[in-house]
Amino acid sequence: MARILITSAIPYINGIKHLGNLVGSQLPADLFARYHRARGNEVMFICATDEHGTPAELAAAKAGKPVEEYCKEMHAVQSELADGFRLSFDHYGRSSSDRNHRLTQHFAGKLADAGLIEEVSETQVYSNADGRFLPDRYIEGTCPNCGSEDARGDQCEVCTKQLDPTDLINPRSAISGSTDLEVRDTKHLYLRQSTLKDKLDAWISSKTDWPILTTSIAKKWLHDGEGLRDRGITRDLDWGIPVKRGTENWPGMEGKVFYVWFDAPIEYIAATAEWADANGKVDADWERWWRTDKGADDVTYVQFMGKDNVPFHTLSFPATIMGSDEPWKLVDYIKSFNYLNYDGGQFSTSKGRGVFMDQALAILPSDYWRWWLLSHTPESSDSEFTWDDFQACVNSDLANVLGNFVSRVTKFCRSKFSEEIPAGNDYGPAEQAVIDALQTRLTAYETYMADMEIRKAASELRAIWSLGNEYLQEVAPWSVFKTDEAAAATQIRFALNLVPFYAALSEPFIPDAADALSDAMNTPLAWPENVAAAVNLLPVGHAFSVPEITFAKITDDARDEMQAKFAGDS
RNA sequence: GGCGUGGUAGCUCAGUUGGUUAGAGCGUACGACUCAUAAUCGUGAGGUCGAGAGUUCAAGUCUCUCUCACGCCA
Repeated sequence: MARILITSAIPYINGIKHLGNLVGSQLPADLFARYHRARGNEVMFICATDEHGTPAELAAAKAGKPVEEYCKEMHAVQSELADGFRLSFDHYGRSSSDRNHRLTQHFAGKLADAGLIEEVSETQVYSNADGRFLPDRYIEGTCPNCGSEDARGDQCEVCTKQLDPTDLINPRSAISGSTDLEVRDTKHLYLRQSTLKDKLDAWISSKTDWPILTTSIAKKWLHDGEGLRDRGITRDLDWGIPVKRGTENWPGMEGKVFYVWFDAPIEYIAATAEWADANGKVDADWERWWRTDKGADDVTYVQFMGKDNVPFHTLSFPATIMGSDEPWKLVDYIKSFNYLNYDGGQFSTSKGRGVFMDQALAILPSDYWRWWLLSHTPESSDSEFTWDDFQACVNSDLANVLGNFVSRVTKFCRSKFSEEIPAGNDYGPAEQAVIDALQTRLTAYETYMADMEIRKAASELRAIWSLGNEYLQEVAPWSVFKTDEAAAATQIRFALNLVPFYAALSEPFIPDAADALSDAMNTPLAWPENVAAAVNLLPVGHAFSVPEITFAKITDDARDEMQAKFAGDS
C-alpha cells in the first residue's frame, strides 16, 4: 500500500475564492486524493487558510473586526465551502495555529544555526497616522516618470516603471490617505537562499518528469539576471508569527513578525500536526508523513498549485527545508496549473466578475461544477469558462450520457421485469466485446489518474460512460424482449452491473452522484479489480431501486439568467 | 522594456523523441432506434496547424524574424 501526501496551495483568508482559484489547486488535489483512497492507498490530504499579512489586516479593518476574529470567521466560511464542494481534506488548518508558530520559529532557528539568515538594515516608510510601516504597494503618489497620480510604491501601473516608495512625489498612505509619512530605519532577516542556488538548481534539474510549467518558472528565477536572490522573511507588522530563534527571543527583532510567504508553506507541515492534535494522535502519527527519519522515507509527496505559487514551492520552501539540515520530506512532484478565464476575460474579485464558490453552490450541485472544472482543468494552457460550454458539457456528459444511461436501464428493468437483477443467460460475444473495450479504457483511465493527466482522465471516463449506451443501442433489449425475454434479461443484467462500476470510477470526479448511484444499486462503492469481475458484481435477484433524476439539465433560460447575473460591474 | 507561456476544425482543447490521408468532445448535416431526462447510436461535412523564411528526404513538431493574446518582473 503506497503512502501519498498531498497538499493544495493554501488559499488566502481575505474573502471567498472564485472557481479559477478552486480549479487551480484544491479541486485537482481532491481528485487525486480520492483516486488514491479508492485504490486503497494511504492518503494524507492537507490544506489550510493563509491568514497572515497586510491584506488580512486591512480586510479585517474594513469589516470592523479584530483580525483574529475576522480570520476565525473566514476560516469557518472557507471550510464550509470546501465541504460544499466535497473537498476531502484530512485537515483544513490555519496558518495562524500554535503549531505553525512553533514550527516556523523552529525553522528560522535552524536556518540561523546553519548560517543562512542574514540581518539587513534598511529603510521603510512609516505612517504616523496609521501607526504602522507601510508595504511598498500601500504607498501611493505621483509617478516621477509619467506623472500619473496613482502610482504605487512598487510600480506605476500606468507606465509600468518599477519604483521605490521614496521615488514617489507627494507620497500618501493608501490605507488612510495620510501624507504624514516618514522614512525610518528598520532591521530585517533575510533568507540567504542564494547560497543554496546550485543545490536547488541540481534538484530542479533532476525532476525531468515535472510539468514544463513548473520547471520553467523555477529555472527562470534561478537564472534570471543575477540569479536567485535572497528574500526578506520578516515584516514590521503586528499580525503574524513573532520572530523568534527557535524558542529564544531574537535580539533586535522585537515587535516584528515573519513574512507571510515564509510561514505559509510551513503550514503544510503544521497543519498535519494540527490534524494529529484534532484527532487524538501523537506526534509520531504526523511525523511519519514528514520526517524521513521517522517513517516518511516511503511517502510520495505531491503538491498542487497555480502557476503564481510555483516560485515559493520550487525554491523558497525547499530552501527552508534543505537549509534546516533536518530530515524533512521534500516534495516529489509539483503539479501546477495555468489560469481559468471567465467568458473572455479574467475572473475578478474586485469587479465581482465571474462565479465565486458560494454563488456556484447556490446555483447548482457541486458535482456539476466539479465535472466541468476538472474536465477543463487548465493544464497545458489557460482555459476558458463560458456559460454555453458549461451548459453543453454538463447536459451532454452528465445528464444525457451518464444520467440517462442509468435512467433508461433501470426504468426498462422495472417496467419489463422488476426492481431486481433479472436472470437470463450467460454473457455472450456482445458482452465480451464490451468487457474488452471497457478493460482497455479502464487501464488507460487508471494510468491517467495516477499521472495526474486530469483532462485525459475525464475524457476517458466519458468514453467509458458512453460504452454503456453504445452497447444498449447495439443489442436493443427493448426489441429483443418481444421475442426472447431471457436474452433481454441477460442484456439488462449486464447493463445494470455497469451502474455500480460507473459509480466507483466516477467517484473522484462526482462524489455525490456516485453515492446516489451506489445507494440506488444497493451496493457499496468499490474500485473494480477488473471489468470481468465488475459485470458480475450484482447477483441475480439483487434488489435495487430506480434513482431519482441524477442530473437535471440546465435550461437555456437558466443559462442566460446566470450569464447576465455574473457578468460583473464593468 | 526584459522574461515566460500560448496562438491547431464554429467553440473548448489533444497532438509523445520531426515520419504515412492532423485528432477528441461539443455544435452542425443526414440516417438509425424509440427503453430513457425530446435522451441514445451511427455516418458525414468542417483546419494551407498565427505570418514569413530556413534546416531536413520529411515540420503542427527544430532554428530565426515578425505578429497577436495572456502572465510575471520578487
